[in-house]
Amino acid sequence: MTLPDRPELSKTYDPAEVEPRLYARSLQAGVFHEVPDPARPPFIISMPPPNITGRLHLGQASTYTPMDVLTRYHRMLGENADWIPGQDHAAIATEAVLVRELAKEGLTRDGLGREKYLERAWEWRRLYGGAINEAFRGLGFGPDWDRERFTLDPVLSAAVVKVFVDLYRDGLIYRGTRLVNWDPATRSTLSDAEVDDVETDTFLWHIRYRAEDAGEGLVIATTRPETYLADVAVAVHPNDERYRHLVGKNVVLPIIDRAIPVIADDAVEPEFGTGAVKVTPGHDQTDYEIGQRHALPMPTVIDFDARIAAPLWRYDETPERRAPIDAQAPKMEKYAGLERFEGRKRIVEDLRALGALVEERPYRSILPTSSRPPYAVLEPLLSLQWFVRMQPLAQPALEAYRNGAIRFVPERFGRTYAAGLENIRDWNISRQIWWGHQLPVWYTPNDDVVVAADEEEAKRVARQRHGSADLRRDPDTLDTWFSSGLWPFSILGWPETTPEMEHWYPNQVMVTSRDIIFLWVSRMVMLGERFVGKLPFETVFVTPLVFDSQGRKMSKSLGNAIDPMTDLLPKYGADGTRFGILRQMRLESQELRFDERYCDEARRFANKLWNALRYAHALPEGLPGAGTLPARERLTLADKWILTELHTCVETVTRSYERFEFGVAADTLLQFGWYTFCDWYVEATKAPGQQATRAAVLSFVLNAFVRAMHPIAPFVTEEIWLTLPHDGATIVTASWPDLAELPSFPADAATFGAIVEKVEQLRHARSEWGIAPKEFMRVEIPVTLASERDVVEAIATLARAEISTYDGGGGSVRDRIVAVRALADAAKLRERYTREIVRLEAEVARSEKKLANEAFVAKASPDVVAGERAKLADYRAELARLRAAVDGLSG
RNA sequence: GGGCGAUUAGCUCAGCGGGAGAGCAGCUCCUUUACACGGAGAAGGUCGGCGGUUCGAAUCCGUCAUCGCCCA
Repeated sequence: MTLPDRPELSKTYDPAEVEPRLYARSLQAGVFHEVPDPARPPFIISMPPPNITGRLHLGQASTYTPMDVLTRYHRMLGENADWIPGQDHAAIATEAVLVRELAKEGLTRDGLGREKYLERAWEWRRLYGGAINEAFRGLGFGPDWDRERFTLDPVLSAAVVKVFVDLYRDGLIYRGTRLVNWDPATRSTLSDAEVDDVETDTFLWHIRYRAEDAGEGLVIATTRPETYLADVAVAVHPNDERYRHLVGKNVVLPIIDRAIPVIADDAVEPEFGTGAVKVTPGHDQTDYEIGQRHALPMPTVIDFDARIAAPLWRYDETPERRAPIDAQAPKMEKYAGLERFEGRKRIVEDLRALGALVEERPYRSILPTSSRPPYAVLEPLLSLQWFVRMQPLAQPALEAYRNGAIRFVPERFGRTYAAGLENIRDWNISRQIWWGHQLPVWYTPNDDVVVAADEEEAKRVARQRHGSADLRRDPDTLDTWFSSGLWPFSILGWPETTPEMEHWYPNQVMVTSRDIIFLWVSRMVMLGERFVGKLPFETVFVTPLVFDSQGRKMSKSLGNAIDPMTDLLPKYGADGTRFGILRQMRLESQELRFDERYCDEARRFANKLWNALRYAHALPEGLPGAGTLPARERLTLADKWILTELHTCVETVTRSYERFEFGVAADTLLQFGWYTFCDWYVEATKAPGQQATRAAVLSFVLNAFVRAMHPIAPFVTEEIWLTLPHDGATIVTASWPDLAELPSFPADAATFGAIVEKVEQLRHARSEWGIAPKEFMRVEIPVTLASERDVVEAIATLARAEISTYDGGGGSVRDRIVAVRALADAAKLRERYTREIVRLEAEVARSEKKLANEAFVAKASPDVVAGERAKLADYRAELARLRAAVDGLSG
């Protein structure tokens, strides 16, 4: 046990001084590091790996803070708790940063070459990749830094290769030509999840396609006139009477004079535009599906640079079907090489000149746009890529949710998860980016595909099949989410059987935000289930998204983004920032409208507690040893009250952590710490009769309270704890307050509650009558209360009252407390009593009416009826006292 | 179009079947040896509208309105 000397404590608490000092102390002591210990229950959280390019934003602060809280809480419970940190190589984001850097030096990626480029990438990571970890340390996060992982680490890369090879072997990874989301700016594909639909003002162009037999033909409506060069049909709805006569006939594309069929397909909305739409399977998802249903050819006329091109065939297509389209290529030549939007302008002009443009009307359209810098408008185009067949993986993941093996908090996010899995499409995993896991895929000169764990094995296979080891490796890398999908087990050393895997997999909880439930969570479940044979976690806790106080998303462009590092930490410290964020976190709400005032309140709260500590240390009697409580019979009423309140507080906080109700936990701590403890108990200990026990009780309560608050505000709690008598070296590894060791005295606590109520009334009267705070007010108590020393002293101290007695008062102690009265001149008293009488009469009337209602008495629960009767009795008694008091006033 | 949230005091939010609450802002008073980063007190609300269920609705159900998020 440590019993510090009476310390010198500064008058105000200074987070800027305390926090870095205590964080360094924790690192020094190695308290965040754990090894697997089968003797204790495991509690493990995999930190969602932030991008190496990332800088901490408020949304992350609100997602990561609960992880730190949970880990610290479970560590205090004595569990084998570890929080494993790490980073994601973030292929697209890093590539964007690097390309920008290179451009400053007049270099390009391709000019530099793969090897040199990757050297630069690693160099960049070494220099700048740690920014977010710095931010985490600033917020006081205590993950197990010794176990930090990176998605490109050798062990994690080995896991990636194994998963790829196995999925390929099992037929779940295939290579094929599909319509993909092409980002012309980064010259790479993107997954569906990285596509944002952005509303944009554009036009809906109505264009006439004449009939082949010289009839009128029809007018199609389109937002993308430039792709008409790759049209292979016009589609109408099967029930659309306007066009029924044309179905099966041909119409002719203007300018290039190519004939295409009119087909009927359910996918067409008759109300959209003219009800007739051009079908361009090479450049539109819906059209692609129509093209497949109708076995249409699929030419591409926009290339990887987003420029108009002569028809390209990226799809196996017969020469007969290609020929008619290729034959028109010379007529397209004048557009070839134009950037797609420039091409659009030219084509629209030409159509207008030709009289084929019927109408051009303003229209609000949705453009598929990259969610990654530089946020280019994407081009859907056919491309030969690698895919994961998702259906067979999704089925068990869906089953795990349906049979309750995996649960979401709040529950409704399970439906988000399930909906995503039910409508799953194959996942394009190849990226034309260099920074990442290169596909373990090689090609022979005649394009035979060899998938192997490494080059040696690939060569062996090639020799076996072809007698030659002449191979070139696929230059593409894997989608970043492929490696992060393995995160909860690759960081534990999988596929090796490590002690970490044995003890810490599955994880107990995954904490994340809802925008990546489908993108990330479902993939971890699918891959964990398939490769480890166990789901990666039992519970998914979904944190709310953060908005500004007007409910707008925080963004740099709006200028409403809050940077925790520069905007919050310097002002409120890590404790204030964390506490303020958690305070606003409500389980059922899906948004958190961030309001800094909560952080400010938390900062002041820390100062308040600090000063309560100073008060305790300043007591002449000194603080006794840790955990020492006076014998029960020596405890005062106020002592019993605060101990009971502490018991309830710890009970609520414990329950809240268990249920992920961080806002409730923070509320409860603030309420107890400030209002209950500082405003009432500390004041009560200034009564003369309190002195024998107060030091011990103050010390005991503070010690337990700061432990309960430690997971949320690690620094101020540790600083306070260290100056109190305590067991152990650091609060980080101290034990969670044990409810069995926190006594509770409900009856005595209720009596003190009556005192609090009475004192509030007296203060109200004091204020009303203009009695200065300095002056003692005169208070009369029933003579029968005089023997209750604790009560009388508490009232005298808390109300700053001079007590005299009057003859009367029976009943319970609480009744006698109610009968305490303030003394003032008759007029003032009469006014006050009369007002109170009016209020009580209204209450009595309300209550009587309720009880007179037979339906209420018959149908409401007995507890409620009894409660109502008790209230009525109280009102009546109080009313009688007041009436008697008024009668007794002179005049 | 489908799904999910939100709407309570000027602001940010609790409460989610039995007497409308907190913090902040604004108001009044107070430097009493823990704290002015404080204390005490008062004021402020037909709990979005309309129906329904119930003895009883801010709370449950329906509907409308407004705002927001996700999916297509």
